[in-house]
Amino acid sequence: MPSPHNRPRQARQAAPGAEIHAAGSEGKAWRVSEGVIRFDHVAADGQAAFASLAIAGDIIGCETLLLGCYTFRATALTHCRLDPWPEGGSADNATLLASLSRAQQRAADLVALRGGQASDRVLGLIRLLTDPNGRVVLPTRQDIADITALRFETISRIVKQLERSAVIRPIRLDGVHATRSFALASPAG
Amino acid sequence: MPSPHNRPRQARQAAPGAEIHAAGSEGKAWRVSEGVIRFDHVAADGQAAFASLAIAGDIIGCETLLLGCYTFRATALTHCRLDPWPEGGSADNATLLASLSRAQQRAADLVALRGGQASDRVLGLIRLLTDPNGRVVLPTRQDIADITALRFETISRIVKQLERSAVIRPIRLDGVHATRSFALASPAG
DNA sequence: CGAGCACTTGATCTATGTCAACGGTAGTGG
DNA sequence: CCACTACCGTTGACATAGATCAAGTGCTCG
Repeated sequence: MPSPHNRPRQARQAAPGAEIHAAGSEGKAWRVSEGVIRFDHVAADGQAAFASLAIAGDIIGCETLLLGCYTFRATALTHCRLDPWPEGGSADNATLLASLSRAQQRAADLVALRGGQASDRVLGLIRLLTDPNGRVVLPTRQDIADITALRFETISRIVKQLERSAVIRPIRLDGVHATRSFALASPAG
Repeated sequence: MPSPHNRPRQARQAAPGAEIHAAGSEGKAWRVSEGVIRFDHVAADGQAAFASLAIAGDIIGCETLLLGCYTFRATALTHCRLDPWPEGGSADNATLLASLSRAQQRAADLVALRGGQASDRVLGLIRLLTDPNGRVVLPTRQDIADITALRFETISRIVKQLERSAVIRPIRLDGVHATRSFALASPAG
């Protein structure tokens, strides 16, 4: 077994639907290098409410550096890859500031996904999740519904409508449900 | 005149409705010691969209430490007092982490204010803004509407209803509109 | 005294929620 | 291979919370 001090912690993978960490559990911070993660606030009575979202590039679990344990439950919405963070040593000031700016930007994005016309919200989320090549792997209809504060039937209707109006085009990706991988027609708004 | 190095920068005040800083303008970071601040994302065409909220205790404008200028427009919703931040010298690691945790918590709060029953959202915001003595100074109906993604007529009806059902009780505070200062009946619902 | 703004309230409309039925696919076990 | 179950997604019919439109009040400021 290699000695711990000269080898970084292993990267982690998570399958869609898998819990990455529980609320209140101990652990470290990670950088999301691939996939989409949902955070839920878990109340004392066990009720879970959607709280936030992390996508590729985001840092998750920063609060463990301060508190030692995670504030929210984290669940993988698509296949995820996580790298230990910070890479070796401790986080420097500039990196933390960058995380903070990014977190505020993400919060504003989330807020925008929960107001206005239903179809705009869903499209907003799709844009947020689309990679630079114009491809998206969507979460389940139910997860999209939780994020946008709509109902899964409404999401289903809207996604189908976007498909029919050729805003998105279904594509076939290995290992993903056929109803969840799309190419986005209009690259930018 | 005292020398600058042994005196902090002056605290700032802002009246309700006043712009604290414009999006993209240069400036520093502040700690909100009193009041409520609204952030708006300002698009290229001048369209403003509600983005986030800061209340007493929050740090605003952290991103200036990294970018030099503000990302969002900030507007005072109630009378605000701001202290320069960090107090003397530069921000340390632990303080930044605390800001980050707080920002994430605030984001989750905001998300919660934009989903579910209209009356619960308004009550949620009222609770968020209530001070430890059970008093609130509310923003205008229109600002509450922007925050909760509802319409001001709906807010008006809900606030009146909360008043009629004695969940909140109007109180008279100097220098505040009579329709905006309340005492909250149930301290922790 | 008039203008402007914030708020209230009523009447009506509609986007989305709700309920219900059904289809496809993956997994499991015979 | 089939039978069975468990999800997830789709679609229709209908209900309703909240939006929209409209009118009017009261306050503050000049």
